[in-house]
This record gives sequence, C-alpha cells and structure tokens, in this order.
Amino acid sequence: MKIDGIDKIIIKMLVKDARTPVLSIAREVGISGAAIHQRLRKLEKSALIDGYRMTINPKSLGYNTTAFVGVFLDSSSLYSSAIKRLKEIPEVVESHYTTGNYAIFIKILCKNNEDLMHILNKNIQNIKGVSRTETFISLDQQIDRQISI
Amino acid sequence: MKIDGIDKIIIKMLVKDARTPVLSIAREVGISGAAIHQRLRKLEKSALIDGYRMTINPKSLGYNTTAFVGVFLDSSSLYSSAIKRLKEIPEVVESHYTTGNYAIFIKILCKNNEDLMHILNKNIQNIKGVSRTETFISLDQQIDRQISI
DNA sequence: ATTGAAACTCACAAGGT
DNA sequence: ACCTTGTGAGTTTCAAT
Repeated sequence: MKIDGIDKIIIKMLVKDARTPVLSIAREVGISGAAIHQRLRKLEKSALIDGYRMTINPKSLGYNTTAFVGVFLDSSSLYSSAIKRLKEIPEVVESHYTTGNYAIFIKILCKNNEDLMHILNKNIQNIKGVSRTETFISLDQQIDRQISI
Repeated sequence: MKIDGIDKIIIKMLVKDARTPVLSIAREVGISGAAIHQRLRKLEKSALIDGYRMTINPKSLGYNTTAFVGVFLDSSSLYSSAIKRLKEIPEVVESHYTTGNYAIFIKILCKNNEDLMHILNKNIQNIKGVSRTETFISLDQQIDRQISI
C-alpha cells in the first residue's frame, strides 16, 4: 500500500472533519470528486482507515474526571471473567493487559471524585479476583491525538 | 440541553459511522431529513458533539505496540517545558498531569519494543527535568469505547 | 418542532485516456 | 491505474403549520 500526496490530503482533511464532502477535498486538490471518491474507497479497503466516528464531548455530559486505575488480580486466570465484568461498567472506556505490576490497566471517565470512589469501591473492587487497585487521577490533559501519517 | 429518543438515534448512528447521510437517519426514525438536519445543528452547537473524525488504524502503519509511561520530573515547575518537548514526539498520543507517583503520565504508540526503547532513551529521557520513567506495555486491549449517552 | 418543495451540492457507476 | 462526465441521491434553506 503506497500513499501519495493526494491521499495524504484526503486523510488529513477527514481526520480533522470526517463529514467533509468528497467534493471539498476535490476542490482542494484540484481533481474531480469521483477521483477522490475512488481513492477513498481504496484507502478504506486497505484497512488504513478504521472508520468515521462522531466524538462526544464528555464534559457536556458532566464527565469531568479522567482516571487511570491499575488493577491487581489474584490470578491471571481470572483475566477474561474480570474483563467481562469491566465491560458492564460504562465508565470504563479502555482496558489493557499490561506488563509490570498491574494485571489490568484501565481508563475511567466519571463525573467527579465521589463518582470515581463509588465506581472503584462498588463496581471494581467487587469483581472476583480483584485484590487491590491503584488510581491516578488526571488533573490536566495536554496531548490527545492520533498517530501521524 | 435536553436529549430525546430521536437525538439518541442520531447520535448512536453517527458515533458508529460519522459519514451516515442525514436522509438515512431520517428514514430510520421516520421524520423528514430537514428535521434531522435541524436537530443535528442544534446538537453541534450545544457542545455535546465534539466533532467528526476519521480514525486511522495504527496497525496498518506498523504501529503494533501501545505503552503507558509514568514520567518522574525533578520539579513540577518543569511541567510546561516538558509538555512542549513531548508534543514534538509524534508517538506520544496522550499526556496527563496526574496525582500519585508520576508527574506526567503518557500513552505511546510505536512499532515494536526496539522502537519503544529508542523513544524512551533518546527522546523522553533527554527532556530536561525527566529523572526516571516507568513503562507498562499493553499486550492486549479489550475495551476501547466512548462514554455512553 | 416538523414538513414539503426548491435550489444547490454531492456520490458513485459508467466510460475515456 | 487514474481520471472525468452524467445523473440519481443527498443536503440545506425557507415559508407554512
């Protein structure tokens, strides 16, 4: 899969705004909309494009607290059952099986510290095999981006 | 800002595919395209919708390794200069100022372990004020989603 | 808040180089 | 393999309800 300058413009414009019309891109590049359309189909088939998503602003829903939680498991054999339970907690937006001290490392979005405490104590600590957790609260996020092309 | 069932369908369809035509949504809910269009404009103005983004598949570019790195800073006064340097490293896709042991907590996407080592040793450890780092490599990601509406 | 119609813009299949 | 044309489909505005 080789990507030329035109493809890069297509990708750059759609990463910024996924609803940009193909013809706007066409005008920018200087070729027809159909040509852009064809290139886009090829990029989509090539698996380079994962999809187009609307992103919701969590703050507008009152979700003002981001936290990372390292989860200790009694036994790694409990991993898949723990994941199943974590999927049922909507505030858990990412989960990773990581090297290092923790068995599972998760990212949580919640409304405030009280809400976070509730999720930790009632939802996560109750999961079978979870012995202990360590929490890092994000006070400020300065970088949030995709890998560059 | 109040959100009814129709808004939820609009949001749900666009979260899944941001390029879904307004008329497809209109057919799904059974009202006119103009009505959907008007609701969408209102949702966009309300800040609930953050934007529409194309997502790139990092694996298709050879980025197969995700890691979290806790960064220790000599002094918290070096925070903003360190962030400035971190922004120059394209592999750093997230940065947080966190409570707990670390001053800065970052997420890195890189091609392989050798690449990761290079970024840690040459790029991050070289930043003024960075004394030490702790790295967690993600071996498996099971959850990756947005906050639900 | 929703509609239908008008004017405009776009997407995509078919065909040309 | 890459491009343009043509046309059916989609978007957007607006007066009316």
